[in-house]
Amino acid sequence: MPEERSRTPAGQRILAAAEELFYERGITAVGVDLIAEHSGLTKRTLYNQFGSKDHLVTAYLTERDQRWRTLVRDTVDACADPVEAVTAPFAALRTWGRTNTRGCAFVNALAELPDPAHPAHRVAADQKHWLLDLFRELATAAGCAHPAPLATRLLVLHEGALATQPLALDTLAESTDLARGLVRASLRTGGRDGTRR
Amino acid sequence: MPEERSRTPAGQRILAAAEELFYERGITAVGVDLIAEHSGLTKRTLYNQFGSKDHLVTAYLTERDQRWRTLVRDTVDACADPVEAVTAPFAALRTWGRTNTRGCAFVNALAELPDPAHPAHRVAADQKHWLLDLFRELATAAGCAHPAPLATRLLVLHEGALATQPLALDTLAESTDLARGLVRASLRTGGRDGTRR
DNA sequence: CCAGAATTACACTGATCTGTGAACCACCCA
DNA sequence: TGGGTGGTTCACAGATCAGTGTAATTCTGG
Repeated sequence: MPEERSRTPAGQRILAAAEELFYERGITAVGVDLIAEHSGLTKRTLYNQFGSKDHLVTAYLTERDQRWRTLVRDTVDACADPVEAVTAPFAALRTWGRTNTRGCAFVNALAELPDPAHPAHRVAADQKHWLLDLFRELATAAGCAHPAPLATRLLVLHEGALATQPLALDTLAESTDLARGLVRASLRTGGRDGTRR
Repeated sequence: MPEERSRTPAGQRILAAAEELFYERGITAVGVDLIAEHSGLTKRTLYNQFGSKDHLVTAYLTERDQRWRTLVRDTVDACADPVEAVTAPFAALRTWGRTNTRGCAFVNALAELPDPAHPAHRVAADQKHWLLDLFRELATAAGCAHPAPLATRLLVLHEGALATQPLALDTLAESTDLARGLVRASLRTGGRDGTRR
């Protein structure tokens, strides 16, 4: 299994086809033959590049994770106001959701791969913790005195908006608004507003 | 495919085994042979009772939906205070989550069955809309003047708590608290607090 | 032009999957 | 006693799946 640095153009095309198919149709429902056909490459090349379907799945999730983190980072960095930056991941979610209407790829992946030893679990868990940490950092930078509980609540709102996305209610707008309200309240009262204990 | 009224004891045992296996290991990952083996019955009986795996999957989701709705209804009915009743589904989620640690079965099912024509999609969508309607009714009963946006927000919190459940942060406590705060604020200001437009 | 790497073509294995056919058996009720 | 229903047994069809072996071919950099 070659590292991503040594990934061939053919390997990239295969990975691109796998990303689309895995996300749109589900991992177990998509066979390696289908991926090869969609990429215009050969199944043999797929195995030369990725070694196994499991490794391809892991590469798919890792690649997707990187793309998503880049989008979030860029959206955050584009915010001049540090208070607005705290809710920037929700703005990123609006962009992201335009082309990703089948919910969270990592939640979906965990649904299909229940084995906790599968590398997909690490990728998924890492992603959620990365976002949680990001929320905490942003809240701290915005001047919130107690960023941890705020970050947890923002994560809940974020995942809730993602999970309800296929319902076609405008839950993203509601959760974004709610998130902004939480941040404002947290700043007004030094971060103790509405928190337990 | 017999109706559920005419379901045989053997059919019920098969359905019970299917529920556990489908939820714990995923739908596509579990074959009919495994279900038959776990139930102590025969694959032939499975097909005599349910006709196909798709029908069994639909029965699984329907049965699960009914169990969950019953729990939520009972928890709501046990609340004397109509204000407390609005957040009763969150209390139900605490009970539910003790034995269901693999997230929402319907979100997981949709991840594995991307075909919108599959009956599982109707069951899943109906469930979320049922909860949304329930939130709205409870908010109205509690005296909230604008229950619709509150209901949407409570749904987001509920789904967020469900989705982040596998992360083992205590997001349920946070979302419950947040939900209570939303309800209180909504009553104080006649339901216009923090809502857009 | 050449060497080595990447890719192709294609046949194949072995496992697993959903679903079926048909005979047989056990129980219950009339 | 005799059906009828529900369950079993077991072999099997047909499809699909992940993954491999091998030889031929194309691409690319020196």
